[in-house]
Amino acid sequence: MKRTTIKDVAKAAGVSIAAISYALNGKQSKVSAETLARIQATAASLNYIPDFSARSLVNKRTNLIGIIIPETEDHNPMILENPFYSEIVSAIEYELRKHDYHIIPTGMDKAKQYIDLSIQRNLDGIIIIGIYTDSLYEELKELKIPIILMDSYVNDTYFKNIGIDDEWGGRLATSHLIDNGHSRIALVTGSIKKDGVVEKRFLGYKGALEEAGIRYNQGYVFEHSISYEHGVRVGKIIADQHPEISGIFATADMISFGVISGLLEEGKRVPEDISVIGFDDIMMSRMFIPPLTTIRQDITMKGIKAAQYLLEAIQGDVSEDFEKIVLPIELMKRQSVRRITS
Amino acid sequence: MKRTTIKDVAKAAGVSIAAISYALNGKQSKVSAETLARIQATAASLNYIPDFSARSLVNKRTNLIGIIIPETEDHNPMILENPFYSEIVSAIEYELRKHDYHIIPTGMDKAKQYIDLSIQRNLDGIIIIGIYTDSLYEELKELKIPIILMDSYVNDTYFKNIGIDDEWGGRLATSHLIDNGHSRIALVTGSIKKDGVVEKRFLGYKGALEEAGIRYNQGYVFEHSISYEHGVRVGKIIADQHPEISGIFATADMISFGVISGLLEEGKRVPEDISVIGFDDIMMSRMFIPPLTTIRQDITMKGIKAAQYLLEAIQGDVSEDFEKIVLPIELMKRQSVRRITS
DNA sequence: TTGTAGGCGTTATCAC
DNA sequence: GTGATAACGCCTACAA
Repeated sequence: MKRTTIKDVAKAAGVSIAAISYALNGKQSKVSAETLARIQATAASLNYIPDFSARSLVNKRTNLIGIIIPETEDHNPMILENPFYSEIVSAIEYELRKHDYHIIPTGMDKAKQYIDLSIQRNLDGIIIIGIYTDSLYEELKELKIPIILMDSYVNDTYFKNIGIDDEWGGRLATSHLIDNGHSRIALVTGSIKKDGVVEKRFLGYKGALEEAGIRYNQGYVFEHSISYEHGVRVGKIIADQHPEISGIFATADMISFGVISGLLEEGKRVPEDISVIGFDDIMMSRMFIPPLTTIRQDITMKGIKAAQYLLEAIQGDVSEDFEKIVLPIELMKRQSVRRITS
Repeated sequence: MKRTTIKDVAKAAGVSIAAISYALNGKQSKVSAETLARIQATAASLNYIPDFSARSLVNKRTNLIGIIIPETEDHNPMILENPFYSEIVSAIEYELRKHDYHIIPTGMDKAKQYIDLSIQRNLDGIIIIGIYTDSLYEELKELKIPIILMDSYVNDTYFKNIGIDDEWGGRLATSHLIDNGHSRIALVTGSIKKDGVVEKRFLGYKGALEEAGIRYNQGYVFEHSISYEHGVRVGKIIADQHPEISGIFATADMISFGVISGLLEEGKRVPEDISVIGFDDIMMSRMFIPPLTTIRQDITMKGIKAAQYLLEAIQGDVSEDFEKIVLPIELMKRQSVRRITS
């Protein structure tokens, strides 16, 4: 079964291929109402579907958007195992699909590989989640296509930016613990990288402590990876070696789950014995037992906004200047934090 | 910055474009070793990256694979919110990327829309998760490209098939409850559709009961959607109105989480008061508290196998005959089921 | 308003 | 071995 081409439609409708192209691409001022109707009818009856490859060859637009997702810090190449990313990708896909764009999500082993993909496939735009090596950004700029950075504090006017106030979130979380009577507060976190969200959350943690007059204790910072396993490990350590710690701020909900499990394995209960607060409010967080107290960011909204922002940039509706969209966050009080009297 | 084309390379290397194409596409028998080397060198130095659009125009291959993901039964268009799907998509992406293919994952509002996508983008193959209307399969066959059905019992020799023995899984789960002394066993499930995995799991449930001489009680079947919320609802109902029920088989882990929470809200504890067994063994299941006893399928392996199988089909390495790959499953005994003496 | 024709970047078929 | 050249399907000046 050969595909129906524009030629077939032209022949069937008894007009030139140019007319078909005009009619079907909104340039209807160039076609009489009558032929327009006829063309639409025959196109439909022949079930004509344009070939994007051919189209992109001439006008360089593919309606394809790339999404770069970090391979997690433990070198896990399964890009969507982190539910935070799946939620975002889901939202982006949903929004983009409505506008007749499609996504190519991919993890990144080597930066080069991704640059290549972008050129090969003539991507119309890219959404990048997380932070990478500096050189990647330089190469990305060479692409000359709209790019959105999500959850990154890389500051370059070439890129559009979308995120939340992570430092403020870190403060909110820590303060909530403090407000509930806690003063020995551990931080369990993924690796603190320059320009990353984790760094800011960490800063928020320190800021809140300082504000409350609590001395920052480096021994209370457990930095490794954003993973359940790291949480479990630290949960056990705290249960076994730090009876004085009464509150834990985990910089991602996934870590919180691990911490709570690790604690439990050593006989400590949350929130009865120790309070835990997370960050992100992924879907599982409200389903967890106990439902997790956390800093909520509207992950779906973030994805949708990113998609819209990118679309605007592609269509040139947006200035070339640096802009950063900052979405609101919110403290979700659930059941993993308990008030104590010290 | 104009892109480097094959012409540029030809000029720089002082050969024809045909030579470039030969050299770079493995048809090296047609090029002398010397020119081959020169071509490779200049291509690299010019950073030449072929344009897939142009390529696909002539040879109809795009190295693009579509993945169709069900929008969940509660009309949630966020295709990856179900962690089961994210795990699969992740695995597929990972495997395909290794072979220089990319994925376009998408939910499906209307079948037509997806068929169009496939034609527009000249997809090389499609992986379809779940089941859909009969008419979709007919249209899909028209596409004449390799298609893999995952988690479907649609029986058509056109499609390759990959899945598990869901009925057996349902039996395993139910029997495990029975073996632990339970006899009043509820089934909490997504909608039981023809040719779907849920139907088979349901059959397994009935089969196990029958085998054990336990009368099947329709009032114990709570059918709605594969969602946390459905689980919560039913958990409460069982806690409040069915004190006699001691064991629950939920046909998906997501449902189990809900059931356990619902139960807890009404003061019933798992596994002390009621035992719960799930199905799938998504990542969260071992992180849940209590760690969920469930029927494990290797979701990642499933995705990888699907990708490999599809690649084989695309490369014609596989017979045209109907084949079904059935992956193993396993009972994971964790902590949500307790032995009782009745 | 409509049609002709050139070109987008590749690959593949021929001659040479 | 190597190189023109004709497709592939579409868009878009430019002509008619």
